[in-house]
Order: sequence, then structure tokens, then C-alpha cells
Amino acid sequence: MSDADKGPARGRPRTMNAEQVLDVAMKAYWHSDPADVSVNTICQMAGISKPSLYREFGSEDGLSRAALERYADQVLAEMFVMLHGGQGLRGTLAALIDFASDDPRMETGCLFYKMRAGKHRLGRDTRARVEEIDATAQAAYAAFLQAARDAGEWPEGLSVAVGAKYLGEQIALAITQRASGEDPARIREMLTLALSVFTRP
Amino acid sequence: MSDADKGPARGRPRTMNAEQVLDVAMKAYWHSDPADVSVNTICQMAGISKPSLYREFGSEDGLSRAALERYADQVLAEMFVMLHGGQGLRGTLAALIDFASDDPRMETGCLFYKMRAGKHRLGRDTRARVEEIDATAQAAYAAFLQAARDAGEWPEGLSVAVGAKYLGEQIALAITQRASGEDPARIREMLTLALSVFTRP
DNA sequence: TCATTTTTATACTATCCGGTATTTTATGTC
DNA sequence: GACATAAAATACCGGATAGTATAAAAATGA
Repeated sequence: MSDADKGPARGRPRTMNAEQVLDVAMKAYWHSDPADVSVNTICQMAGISKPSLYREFGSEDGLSRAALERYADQVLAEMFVMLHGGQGLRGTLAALIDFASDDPRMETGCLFYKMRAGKHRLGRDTRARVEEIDATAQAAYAAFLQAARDAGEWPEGLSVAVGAKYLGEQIALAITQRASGEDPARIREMLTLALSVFTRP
Repeated sequence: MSDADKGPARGRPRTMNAEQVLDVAMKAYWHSDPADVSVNTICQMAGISKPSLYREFGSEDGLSRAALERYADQVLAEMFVMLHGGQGLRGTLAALIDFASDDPRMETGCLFYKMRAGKHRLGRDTRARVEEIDATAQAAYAAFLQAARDAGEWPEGLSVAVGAKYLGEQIALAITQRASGEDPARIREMLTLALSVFTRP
């Protein structure tokens, strides 16, 4: 409410569009690698000055955290929806396989997995958020698998916790392979093979 | 023969021991991350000056390539031996699982996999060597699996090429998880699960 | 003793990084 | 038009990087 005022009315009007800058940053981090994108290049790509960026985001950590947040809202949210889709074990796994191996947005990998892989290079806040998202994702996988188990679709001798971790890592692996230019058909084959352990006869 | 002369006899005698420097570099790259170790810190750790290092290795790329070569000789060679051990499919897979999930040398990960993961940050020669080793490893996995297939131990409907790639990636995943501090027992569980696709009843 | 050779040690360059101090510019208000 | 305000643009700072020019040191040969 306090910030929703139409215009500050005083001072030079801002030309910087925070949303657009964030979009540029998210895509830059996403399509290359968070560790290889400097604030300088982001300013250049977004056509703004460094002080403007720092006024808006405070620090590089603030910017990368905001970019990750945006990515979580725009992309990861969709994955979470898949897990609550209410299709059975096989149907949901098939959807995950489709997403990881053929969704065009994953062609250059996943920003979240890239950040997680280079966790130690991130700032404090961004790293904390990465760990938070990781825990959330693992919980979602576990809930999904638990539901399948409750429905009787579950191999003997496998704990839900290990299965959830395994499922998450296999998807991460598949998407990371997308980023390295691997043939999607082959990625699909390997991911299907890996996840076949959940649907053994 | 030309370089095997006992001593150059002229000039100030060198105090730098190339083997020892290479050992320091290899371990530094290995135990942290190739991209996070500068030539400055290696000089410091090895107690030598920068010009000495550059005279011996030419460039950072030359040093990292030499370090990778040493790693291949000292560590990777052992993995290749495992694949030609002549134990059956199950025996060799068990040995690989042991190595990836419990060998103390893999506690901080694998230098080769670390370099492969950050391939784009490497110099030209080092990157080329990484790709070479990658191809060699994949061929070794394929030969091992082909032998198992010839011996009749093979699941239907799986190509050796995909199986080899899959096997290699699962081992890389397990060892990478070691480096990130994951519980070895859990890594073993997941890797065993992943490789169970080769020994299905 | 003095010159030659080869390695070492020190100091330096150029570039990039994240972050900031300073100045300019564009607006609303009086 | 004069003034206050807030943003933008420019230029800068300190530090780290890969790589190098230069000088000092330690050996041999004469």
C-alpha cells in the first residue's frame, strides 16, 4: 500500500524497469552459468548503470537471489504442479521424463540445478534460498512417492526417503545433460531406465 | 636420452621439484575445484615462484593438463583395471559401487569429473584431454558391458552404448555426491538402485 | 678472479571483478 | 526562474587474476 503510490512525483523519473532487468539477469544466469555472468555484463545487457542496479538489488547476491526467486515462480512452480497432478505413479513419472528430456525450456539446463552445482560460489542469501528450494523439492518428491506407496504402487525394500532423493538426482542429471548438448532421445532413454526401478513388475 | 643427462652442470641449480609441484597442483585442484585454484595459490603452496612454474609448465593450461595427466595415471588407471578384472557383471558392478561410494580417495570427489563439469572454464589443452579421457572411459564401459552381454548376462531391450553412457553417468553422479558431503551409505543405496537395472531377474 | 649460464626472487603490467563516490540530469514545487 | 529531490551516468577504488620483464643469486669454465 505504501509503495503502490502511482508516482514518487519528485526527482528525476526512473528509466530502469526492475522487472525487465530481473528478466535479463535470470536468462543470463540460466542460459550460461551463474558464475560466468558478472554484474557488469548484466548492466550492459539490460542497458542500465551499475549504481541503478545496486540501488534496486543491493548486491550481486541480492540480484542473483531475486533472479532465482523469479525462476522458481516461473519455472519450478510448474514442476511442483506436476507432482500434485494426481495422475498415478506411472503417469507422473512419464510427465517428469517428458519435461526433463524434451521441454524446450530445459534445453540450456535449469538455473536452480546450475546454482546448486556451484553452490559454494554463491552469495549467502542466494545459497540459503537454493538450499531451501532443494529441501522443498525433496519434500514434494517424497510426498508424491508416499502417495504412490499408499496406493500400492511401490517396489519392496525401498524407502520413500531414498526414492525421493534418487528421483530428484536423476532428474537433475537429465536436465544437466540437456545443458551439455546431449541428444534428448538418449537422455530420455537413460532417464527412463533410471526411473524404471519404481515400476518394476 | 637427450634429457636424461645427469646434470646440466652449468648455471644455478634448480630448487624446484616439478613432480612435487605437480603433486601439490593435482591435490589442490582435486580437493577443492579446478576453477577455484589460482596459479598464485599453487605457487604459494608449493613454495616456488611464478616464473619457475611458468618455465616448467608454460601456462595455467599446461599446468592443469599435467595435473590431470598425473591424476589419470595415478587414480583413473585403477578404475580401468577394475573394468578388465574379469569378474562377472555382478562382481565388477559391485567393485565399482564400492569404489564410488566408499573409497576414501573419492571423499572429495574426482578431479576428472570436476573438470568435466566445468569444462568451459578450462584451457584448450586441458579441455581436449578431458574429452579424450571421457571417450576412453566410455569405450571401456562399453567393452565391459559388451563382454557381459556376450556372456549372456544382459537385460533385453537395452543397447550397450546407452548402457555404457548410463553406467558412466551414474558413477559420476555418485562420486560428485561424495564431494558434496552426502552420506556414503545413502550414496551406495542410490547407486545400487541405479545399477540394479543391469541385473534384473 | 672474472665471465657465462641458468635459475630464482621481486616487481610489475593489463584486465577484470564487485562495489561506490561524485557529478549530471530530469523532474516537481514554490 | 530558483530550489529541492531522486535518479542516472561517469569515473573511480581496492583486490584478484594470468602472465612477464628485470634483477639478483648460484653454479661452472676459463
